[in-house]
Amino acid sequence: MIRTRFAPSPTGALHIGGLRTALFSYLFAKQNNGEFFLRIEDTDKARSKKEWETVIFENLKELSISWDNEAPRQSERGEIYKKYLLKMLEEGTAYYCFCTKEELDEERASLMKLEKAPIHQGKYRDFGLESALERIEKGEKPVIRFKCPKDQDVIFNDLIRGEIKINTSDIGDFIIAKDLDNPLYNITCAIDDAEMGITHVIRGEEHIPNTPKQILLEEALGFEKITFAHLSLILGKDKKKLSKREGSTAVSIYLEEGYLPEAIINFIAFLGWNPGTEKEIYSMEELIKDFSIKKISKSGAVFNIDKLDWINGIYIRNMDIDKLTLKCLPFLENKEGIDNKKIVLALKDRLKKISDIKELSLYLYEDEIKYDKELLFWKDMRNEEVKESLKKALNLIENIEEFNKENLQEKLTITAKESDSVGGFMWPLRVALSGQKASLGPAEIMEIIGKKESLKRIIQAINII
RNA sequence: GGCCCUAUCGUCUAACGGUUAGGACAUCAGGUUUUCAACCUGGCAAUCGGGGUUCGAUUCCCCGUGGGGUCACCA
Repeated sequence: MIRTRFAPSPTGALHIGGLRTALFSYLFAKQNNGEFFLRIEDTDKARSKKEWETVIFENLKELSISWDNEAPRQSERGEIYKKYLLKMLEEGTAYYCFCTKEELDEERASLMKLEKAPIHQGKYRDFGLESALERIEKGEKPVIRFKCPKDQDVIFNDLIRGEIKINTSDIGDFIIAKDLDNPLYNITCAIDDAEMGITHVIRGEEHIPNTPKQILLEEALGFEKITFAHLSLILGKDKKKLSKREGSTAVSIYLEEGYLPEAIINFIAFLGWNPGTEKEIYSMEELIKDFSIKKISKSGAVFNIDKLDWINGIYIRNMDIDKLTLKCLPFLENKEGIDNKKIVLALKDRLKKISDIKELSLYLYEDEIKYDKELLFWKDMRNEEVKESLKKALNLIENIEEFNKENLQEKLTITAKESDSVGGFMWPLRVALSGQKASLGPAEIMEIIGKKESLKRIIQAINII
C-alpha cells in the first residue's frame, strides 16, 4: 500500500508551500487508495511551539486535508532514535566528533577561500569508539557524525525529475545528532519514514540535497527504499522563494481574509500541475481522481494572487447564498431593519474575497452618509437640473408601496426613459442613496435600506444642492 | 565558490519530432449598464542564446547564459 506523509515543523504558521506539499502528498495517497500520514518534526526544542502545531492541524482540517494516523511528535520519540544512534556507533557507521565550533568555522572558511565546497573533512572519522568513550568519560561533549562512504555515487529516481546523482564526496560526514538525546533532522526523518512505513516522500525541492543523506542513512540502517518526488518551489513576484515580503505566506491569513478553502485548494493544486485539459475548476474529489504526479511541472511557479482572486470569485458566486451569508457575517454590520442576506445577494458578484464585503457595504448602514456635492452631477448638468431630477425621483418613490428591487427598478426605468436622459435621472439618485462614485444600483440600495431611509437620503441630497 | 535543480506570452501552463505554438489570469478595445462589478465579443502577447542529431526541432543531445535551491550542533 502506498503511504505518504506531511512532516511540518511547528516553528511557524502553515506556509503556502507547505500546503502544496501536503496537498500533493494527500492527493497521491488517496488516488492510490493509500494512506496519508502526518508527523510533527519538533526536534528543535527552542523553536517548536505547541500553538503552531494547533494552527497547522486546524488549517489542514479546514482545507479538507485529512490524515489517517495519530500524528506522532519527534520530541516524544527520543528513545527510538537513541537506539538507532547507539547501533550506528557500535557498527561504526557513525562516530563521535570532538571538533569545536570554532574549529569547524575555520575549516569552512578556509575551504571557501580555496573555492571548494565547505565539506567537513572528518578529523575524528577513524578515532575509534573506545578512545572516544574515554574522552566522554572525562567530560567532553562530542557530536555524532555519519561516516559517509568515500567517493560513491548516490543515485535515486525522482518521480518528478527523473534520475538524480550526487557523489558522496560532495556530502561529507554530516552531523546526525548533537548527542544521544538530541538527534538532528536527517536521522530522525530517515528513522521515522522507515518506522511509519512511508513508501513515497513528496516534499519541496529544497530537500534534494538531503535526499542522498537520507538514502545513505537508510542503507546504513538497513531500511526499505523510499521513492522520492521533489516539488519545485513556489516563488514570489520577484521569482525568489515565496517570502513574507509579498503579502503573506501563511495559509491562515488567506483563510481569515475570506479566501474559501475550496478555492485555495483549487488554486494551489494548479500551481505546477494541470490535468492537460482546459478544465480549471476542480473540487477535491475531482483532484483525487485526475491528479497525476507525472504531470507536475519541474520549474518553479510564481504565486499569482490575481488568479487566486479570480478562482475565489468563481467559488463565491457559485456558493449557496445562506452559506455565503454566514461566511460574510463577521465582516458585516448589524443594523435594525437591514437584512444582511440581501446585502450579500446584491454584492456577491463583486467580491474577490469575503472580506471585501466590508468596504463595499459600509454606506448601506450609515445613518448619515457624507459625500462631495459635486458627485451628484451627471456629466454637465446644472444645479437646477439635478435638483429637479431628484425631486422627480422623490415624488415617484414616495408613492411606491411595494418596496422590492424588481418593482422599484421597473418604476425607475419608466421614469428614466421619460426623462431627458437616463443617466441624468439615475446617476444623481444613485449618488444620493450611496454617496459613492461606484456602488449598487438605486433599486438595489433602496430595497436594502428601506423606504424611510431612502427618502431621507434623497431629501438630504436635494437640500445640499 | 562547490554540488544540485530548472528554462514556452507579464503570470500559471498545453502541445506521441510535423499545430496558423493552444487555454486561463492579468491587460487593452468593444458590447451590456446611471456607476462599479458580473457577463458576452474581440485584440496584444511566448518557445533564453549557440551548436549539433534529423527531411523536419518548443520537443532529443552538448555548450553557454539566466533563474532557483543547498552547502547549520534549523528543518
